Amino acid sequence: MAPGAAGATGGRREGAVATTDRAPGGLADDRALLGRTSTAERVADILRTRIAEGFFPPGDRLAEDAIGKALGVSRNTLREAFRLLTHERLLVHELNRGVFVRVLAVEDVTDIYRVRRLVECAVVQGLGDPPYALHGLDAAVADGERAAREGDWPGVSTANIHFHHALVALAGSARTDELMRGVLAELRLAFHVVDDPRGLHQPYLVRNREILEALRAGERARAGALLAGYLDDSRTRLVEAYARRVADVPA
Amino acid sequence: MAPGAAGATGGRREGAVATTDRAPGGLADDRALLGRTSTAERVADILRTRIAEGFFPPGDRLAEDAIGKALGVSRNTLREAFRLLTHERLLVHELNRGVFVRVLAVEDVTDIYRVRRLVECAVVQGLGDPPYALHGLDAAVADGERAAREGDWPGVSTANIHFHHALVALAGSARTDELMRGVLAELRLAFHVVDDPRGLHQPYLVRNREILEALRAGERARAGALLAGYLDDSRTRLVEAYARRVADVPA
DNA sequence: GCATATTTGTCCGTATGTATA
DNA sequence: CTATACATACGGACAAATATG
Repeated sequence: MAPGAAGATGGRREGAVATTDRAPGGLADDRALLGRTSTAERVADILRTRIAEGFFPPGDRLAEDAIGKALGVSRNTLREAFRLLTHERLLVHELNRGVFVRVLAVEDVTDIYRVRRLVECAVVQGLGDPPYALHGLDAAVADGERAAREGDWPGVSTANIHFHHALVALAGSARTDELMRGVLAELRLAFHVVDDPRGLHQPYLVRNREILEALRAGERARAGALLAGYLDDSRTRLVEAYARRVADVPA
Repeated sequence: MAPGAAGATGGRREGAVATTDRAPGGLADDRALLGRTSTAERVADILRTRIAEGFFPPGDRLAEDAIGKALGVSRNTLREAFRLLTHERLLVHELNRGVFVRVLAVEDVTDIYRVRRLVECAVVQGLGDPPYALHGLDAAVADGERAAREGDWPGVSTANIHFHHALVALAGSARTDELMRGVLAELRLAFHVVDDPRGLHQPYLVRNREILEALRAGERARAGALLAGYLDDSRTRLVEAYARRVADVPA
């Protein structure tokens, strides 16, 4: 049995999920804070991170019992976490078979770029008058360049994703933000299948910087054109590499 | 007691959820078909419909016991359905208080229109060369006009939503489709609070037709301009009416 | 303010169908 | 075809929070 599983014939149990345990019904130290996290959300956070970093690669099955015992949570709680991630399209649920880390089809990759092209370009075109709040974009470009100097290619990938998320944030729409957060998280699944972070991301460091500088100069149209070119090139490259690799992945 | 609630000490029970009962463990007639649905998903479908048609208005609390008995499903299953709808932003979950039909804040309404403006206009602008596949738009306009003749204002609302969903479908992106399906479902929540379907929808019947005809003539730019004007007017009108009413709704 | 009833939160045990070795 | 493993779903139990008198 998992730690903490003994002695409770019902009611609450202290979870072994996180070191800073804040079980929703336990001793709530920080109840007043916004965003109280449920056990399921914390479990989802853990799994989301594992998936994003490739610890659970696409195609892997996540067994309820094994993970539930490993994290010390009940099946109900774990299934709740699975549902959160399924809704984020990181897991797929097959009835009576369990949940699996999503394996994107090639059409998923093309659809992701269709959304990016539509939304990211629309955001740039819909910007008002300069100057723009480019803090997030600035930081993402700097992070990416620093990671590249250190040879940290997964870090470059993360920074790249941050750049485009920060770009979308310029629209100031919470729903659009959330959409793109999900879409970019899905994109990571494709990166893990291809598994060539340097080849995938290094070419785009300079292009991100060019887009940033165009925006800083207030040249919306040029930024939009650069972005469109970026996305088309990125899509072409990724789809080609992905189509070669995706056949090897099980499930 | 609900029908079917008696006599089962465990295991499966034939649900009273749907007339065409396809309990996952029951006699599966159409097993081969894609998209086998779990009990929770079917329950969610029912509740989603009830919310969309205003049977459960915004602010209403959905009691576990009452609904669970009424639908003949266990609490666990019902809670699973609640979670699905919570992720669709139709319900909100308050710890130890239960789930409620979402009451949109005014900022939610403005954000919904921000997304619509961004996405719908980008779709029109991103259309290729005419002619376009306008079947869905055609049907929606016809449905709306027919419903208006019959004085069926909720029907006009539904047709209106179908029109804009069909418009987005022209982009051919599954993810964009799903985003807008969710956003338009949220918008319905606002309509139910204002509760003046005629005033809200009647003025836009002709404008939908104008947009359709512009697209049929292949005049993308004009269609885009009409759409932008439509959305700005609709937002202004709805936000004004909504701000007056939202204070009256409990929770 | 306090005691009580109701409701939710969490977990367990179990029966049964489905998929796979 | 059988056996095994697992997911689905139900009912029950009790703690904790909220609502009610």
